Amino acid sequence: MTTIKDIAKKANVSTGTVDRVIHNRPGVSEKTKIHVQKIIEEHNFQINTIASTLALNKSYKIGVLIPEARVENEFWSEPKKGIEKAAEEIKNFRISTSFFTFDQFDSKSYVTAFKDLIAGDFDAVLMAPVFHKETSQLITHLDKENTPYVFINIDLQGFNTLSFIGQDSFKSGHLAAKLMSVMLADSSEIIIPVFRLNKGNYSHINDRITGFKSFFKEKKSSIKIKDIAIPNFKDLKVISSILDDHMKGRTIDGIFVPSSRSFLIAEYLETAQLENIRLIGYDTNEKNIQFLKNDTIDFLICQNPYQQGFNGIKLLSDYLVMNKAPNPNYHSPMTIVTKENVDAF
Amino acid sequence: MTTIKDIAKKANVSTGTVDRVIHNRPGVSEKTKIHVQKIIEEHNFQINTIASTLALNKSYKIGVLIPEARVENEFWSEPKKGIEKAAEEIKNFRISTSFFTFDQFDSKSYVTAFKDLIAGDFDAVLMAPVFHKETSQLITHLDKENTPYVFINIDLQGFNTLSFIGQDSFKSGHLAAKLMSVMLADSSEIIIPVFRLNKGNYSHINDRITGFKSFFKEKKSSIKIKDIAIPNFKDLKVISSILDDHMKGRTIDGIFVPSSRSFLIAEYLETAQLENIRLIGYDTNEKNIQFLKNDTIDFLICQNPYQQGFNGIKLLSDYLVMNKAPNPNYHSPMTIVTKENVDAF
DNA sequence: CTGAAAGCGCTTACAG
DNA sequence: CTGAAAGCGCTTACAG
Repeated sequence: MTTIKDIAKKANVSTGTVDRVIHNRPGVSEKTKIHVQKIIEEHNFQINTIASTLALNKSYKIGVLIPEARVENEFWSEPKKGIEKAAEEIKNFRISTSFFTFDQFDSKSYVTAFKDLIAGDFDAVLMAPVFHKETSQLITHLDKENTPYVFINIDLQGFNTLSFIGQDSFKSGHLAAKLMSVMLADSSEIIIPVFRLNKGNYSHINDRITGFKSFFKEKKSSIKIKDIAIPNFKDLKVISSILDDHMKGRTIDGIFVPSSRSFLIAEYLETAQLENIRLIGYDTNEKNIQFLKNDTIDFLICQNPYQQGFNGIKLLSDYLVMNKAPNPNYHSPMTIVTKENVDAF
Repeated sequence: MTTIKDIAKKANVSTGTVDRVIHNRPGVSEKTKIHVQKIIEEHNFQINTIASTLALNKSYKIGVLIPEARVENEFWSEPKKGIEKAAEEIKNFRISTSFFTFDQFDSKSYVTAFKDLIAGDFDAVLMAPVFHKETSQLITHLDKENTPYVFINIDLQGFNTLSFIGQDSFKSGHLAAKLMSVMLADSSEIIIPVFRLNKGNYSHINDRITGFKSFFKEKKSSIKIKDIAIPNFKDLKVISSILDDHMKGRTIDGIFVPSSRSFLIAEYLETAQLENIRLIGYDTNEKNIQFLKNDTIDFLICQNPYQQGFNGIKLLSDYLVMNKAPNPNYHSPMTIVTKENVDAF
């Protein structure tokens, strides 16, 4: 193993000078610099990051802004776990991670959490930009301080993001359509229940729907698809009556739920004793998995939220500690989950 | 950040003594030991692995025994890449990785490579135990030296493996069957082409077939399934004539290929201009992907071989450096790959 | 049984 | 512009 000391000896300089050359620090004559660089290349020397971290004795703070995991939507507990796992792995690099959470259906709580984060003066930020307008306003504070930020899960355009980690929603809709198509005859009818909360935000729901429909359009399929707006997802009676209206006197063969709440539809189907209807949804939350296991839900498309959190922190750590520039985006795999493989995830 | 120095000061001992207590090294009086342990707990002190690694100045050697990636079977290039990536990440922990590769269809080359590895006196081994009998014989050398070894991809039973990383083959067959079942009517006929090389080894192929069939048995499905033995996979004419015999005068609706060579069947189907036959195979090699993209193959089940290699090395590194005991097995996810999500992997 | 001191490989404030 | 020396947090051979 070649060390800085070896290089220094070969180059007839001190280790301090070698260090200055490696990191392009000022105070080295051009002549020495070139000479040392040559020796470094000849020996294919690579710095020992571990020793470097220890000696630098620098600490970094990462701020994390994500929705709190709630009973109605446990989705966000996964990125949280991934973030915590990554934080644990990198803590010896003197990187600390602080969470700022908010209610994902309350833009005010987002603003409050975001402001707290800004006040914390972090070296980097990992965030889910759930509210568009509020993000535009507050993110200027990060831009001003040149604080790097990575978007997770939600891909808002037009910001100076260091990177985006999440699914391509359009393509995932396409994928759902493929799965639906292999299960249905060409004369079938499909409905798409859309829960209308958070209008204006959550554009990925729309992208999923567009992707879903475009699949059938491209295939010139004669399958009929219809959106059904549902005003909320708390009142099961409302959901039932709306769906009843649409199912009566018609044969619906498939249902595509472009959100994580396919379990609500599954519940409806079981209560109404409607069988032989194919159901595809998103995300492996506990309730969805339950209906996947009893065959009411056929497929779930998983966004690998744990990995999104984990990779987000790792990426920022590499950026801070090793100055490694990330790609502008990392598309999470679109994992197809069904009864038969759900336990292996 | 609490350091060993802080603890030493509070406990009125030297840092050397604290170190001895932390690592349970001999030469500390029971009284001091208990006292120091109490202070450590009170301060929730955790050792800085980075500083520890640096000071220990120990180096580790991991030996890797896997098949070479060949044109006919590029599968093994993926674990290799994963291993190399992990090796790169941990090299600053003074862990070096050496490859020993063999021809996966030639047991003699396996023996030669394995013997070379044994002679190398490694601190840990990551290996694909492709040949059962030969493994039984040679692994005794590792057992004798108490060298920990992890099996990757192939789950041989009855060995002192530290851990196994790979897919549950039976379950993956089950999954393939589920996918096939949603695509076919209950009156369909399915064939399973089995390439007969390496008989006696590669029991996972059989497990996949058993898993596949058991799905339909459990469902009491009336779908007919038939195995077709194919003596080799090099002579396309032989393959064609055997398949011709089985396809003539019959309507085959689905083909399940329990190996990575579904592309050979896809090639046959295209040449014979047989359409509307559903085809499911394993592994995302280049040729399989090509036929997935042009819709001849419907689904591929992916074993995530890159992750298998990556995780194998990471696991051994954690074991060697941090003394972290792994689980006895890590089942790789059974990823369903189709035209619509193949590019996001 | 215990501590002082040197060392792992790199970094930096200081002196010249 | 350059080097000697102290230091990051932990480990260990040595002395007592």
